[in-house]
Amino acid sequence: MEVNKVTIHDIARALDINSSTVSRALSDSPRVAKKTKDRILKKAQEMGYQRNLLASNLRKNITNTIGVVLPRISRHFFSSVIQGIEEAAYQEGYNVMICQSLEQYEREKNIIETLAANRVDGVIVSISMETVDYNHFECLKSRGVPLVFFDRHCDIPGYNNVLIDDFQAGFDATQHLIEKGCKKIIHFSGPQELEIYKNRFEGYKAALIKNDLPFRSDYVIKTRLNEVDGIANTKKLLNDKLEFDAIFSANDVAAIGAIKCLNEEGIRIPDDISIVGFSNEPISTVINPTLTTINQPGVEMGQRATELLLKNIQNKKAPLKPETIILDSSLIDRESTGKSH
Amino acid sequence: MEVNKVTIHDIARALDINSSTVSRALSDSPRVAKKTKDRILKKAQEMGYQRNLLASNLRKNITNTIGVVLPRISRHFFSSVIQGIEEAAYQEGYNVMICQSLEQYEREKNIIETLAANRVDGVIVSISMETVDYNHFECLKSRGVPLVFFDRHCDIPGYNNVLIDDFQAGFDATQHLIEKGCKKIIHFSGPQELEIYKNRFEGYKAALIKNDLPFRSDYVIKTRLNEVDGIANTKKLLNDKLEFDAIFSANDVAAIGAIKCLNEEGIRIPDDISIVGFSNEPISTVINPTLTTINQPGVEMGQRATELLLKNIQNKKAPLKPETIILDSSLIDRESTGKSH
DNA sequence: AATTAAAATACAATCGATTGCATTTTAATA
DNA sequence: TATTAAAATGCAATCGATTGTATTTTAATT
Repeated sequence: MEVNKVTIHDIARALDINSSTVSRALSDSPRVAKKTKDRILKKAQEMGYQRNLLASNLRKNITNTIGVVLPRISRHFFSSVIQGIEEAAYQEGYNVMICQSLEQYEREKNIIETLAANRVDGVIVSISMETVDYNHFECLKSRGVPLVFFDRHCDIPGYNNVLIDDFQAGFDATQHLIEKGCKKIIHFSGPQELEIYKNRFEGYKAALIKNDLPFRSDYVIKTRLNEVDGIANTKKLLNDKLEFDAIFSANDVAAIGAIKCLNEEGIRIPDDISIVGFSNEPISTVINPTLTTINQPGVEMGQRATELLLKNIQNKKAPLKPETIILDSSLIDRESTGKSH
Repeated sequence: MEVNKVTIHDIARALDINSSTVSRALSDSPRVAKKTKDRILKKAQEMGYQRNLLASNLRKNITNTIGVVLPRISRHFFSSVIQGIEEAAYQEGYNVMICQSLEQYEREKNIIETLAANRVDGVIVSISMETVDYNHFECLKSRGVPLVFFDRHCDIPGYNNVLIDDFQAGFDATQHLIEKGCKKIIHFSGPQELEIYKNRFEGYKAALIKNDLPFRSDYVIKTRLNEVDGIANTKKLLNDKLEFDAIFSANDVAAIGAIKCLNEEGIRIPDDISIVGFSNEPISTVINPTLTTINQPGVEMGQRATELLLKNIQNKKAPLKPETIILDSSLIDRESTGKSH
């Protein structure tokens, strides 16, 4: 099998012209006569020419590619963010490289370095649960590669962010439970190194205090918020005979775990225990009972993050001031918090 | 803000040696003395050197990257395939570029061309529902870029495939319904241009025939198998007063739609109507009733596809014969086909 | 100390496309 | 037809790393 390796030089030779003219013709430069352009395009087609973007990007020092790093693509929230990113990026002629950290710091670090080495023009990130420092972003910063965080951002200033108000959302979720008559509200939280979990937790606390309910630290359970964590936490609560009438989980997955466990144990939701999740995963509309949760505008988040990133990419000479965009989130009231107690 | 742009030449100049030695030192070549290597590595670190993979890849004519093109990453089946691909690829030092066609032919075509232009070493594909020809893979074939299809493959010979036996799976699903006493089985099918849907359909047909049940073409409904399709199809069946006691859907999503619709209408599952889906999406364990479905070994499929691809990449000089690997699938019996009628 | 093989380093071409500047060709004007 | 500006094309350096070959240095041997 012979392998096709046609370059602009081959085309140039075939037409007995200079390769610079071929290059210009192929990028539709006005500096090439229409007639020549046609000849070149025709010959390129005929010879099966395929532009080598490695060479082009190397020379131009631009890849028209943005990197996306997030915990896992299978989470609906993240895949809807990706949708938003791709929409906004393709519209502007950018390609998107999607990478998942799988919640591992080491992987995240590797990915960032690979993206940097591949000279992406900018990067959009939602950090992993293991990430506690931000040194691995240095390789981007030092090369002036724009960076935008979404959702799982970092707390140090100097970065661009697209977020929701997690404090408010945590507050709303808890307030909702309180209004339904719940008084002993468990909170499933995530790693406190992540701002989002800290803020959701603070919102929870604030709502308790505002309603003159006691805050008890043994009501707060910090895990990685997997489904198995949700199940195990709930089981432990029941075994420990800790009295509670509600759970506010900082994500849907752990909330689903709780529901499965409670269903298993024959405990009625929401009659005995009410539950609120976070993120509005599709599964929350299907589980029995359906899950009250906080909706995050994933697609919009992706779009806004991309717009912000592209703005920074395009103003690279005169770096912009870091920006933080806060989007609206809202509580979706479903069966898991159905009736007042 | 000054931008870091250190090259091997800068390092070479700083140490008053030749850049070729720097290059060799950085890739740990035995041709450089240990002492020199140490000096170079130290200086590289100190100057914040970051290898430019564009240049490296251009020169080496290898990117150590494989492209993955599939309909959508949010489907659990596909994201588990990705997991398998990444595991197998990273193990061998390859990077993975994930791209979603969103079931659109045009996007698929663009993606393939971009991957080709970016000189990926190989590509793994599951085609979109709109794909009816394979000319857009020519740009890979002509350059000798290895290609492996999984799940949604193409019927023309000369390609590598990793599949399940869709005919058998379709047969099993239908046979299962028949054994549960169902006699009037609707089949939700997808575009017949895709082998998988054709084969699942043929399996369905074969099971009917084997059991002396009549095949009726008005029992077969061909759509894109979205959830809304599932709902609309089911509603139409009910409106048309077509008698049926089971549905075999060629994917879970449409089956979920059917369940939602039937639940809505107060029709009991599985008492009145039994349902079998396809792919074992996580949601199928959560819906009420839980959904009987065909499990596809996603992770393994990804691994095997990657192994096959890498084998082809590594034997590029002496092209291998196209290979088709068939993996086992199995029916998972859940509530939606619970009792015999 | 001379010889020689081996080890270390340097030189220079190369990957394929882009682009500023120089040169040639074309067409318009006097 | 000569002049000149504009249009088209050509030349050659460049992006940053790699690599085959040549040269120099080192160390081992006699």
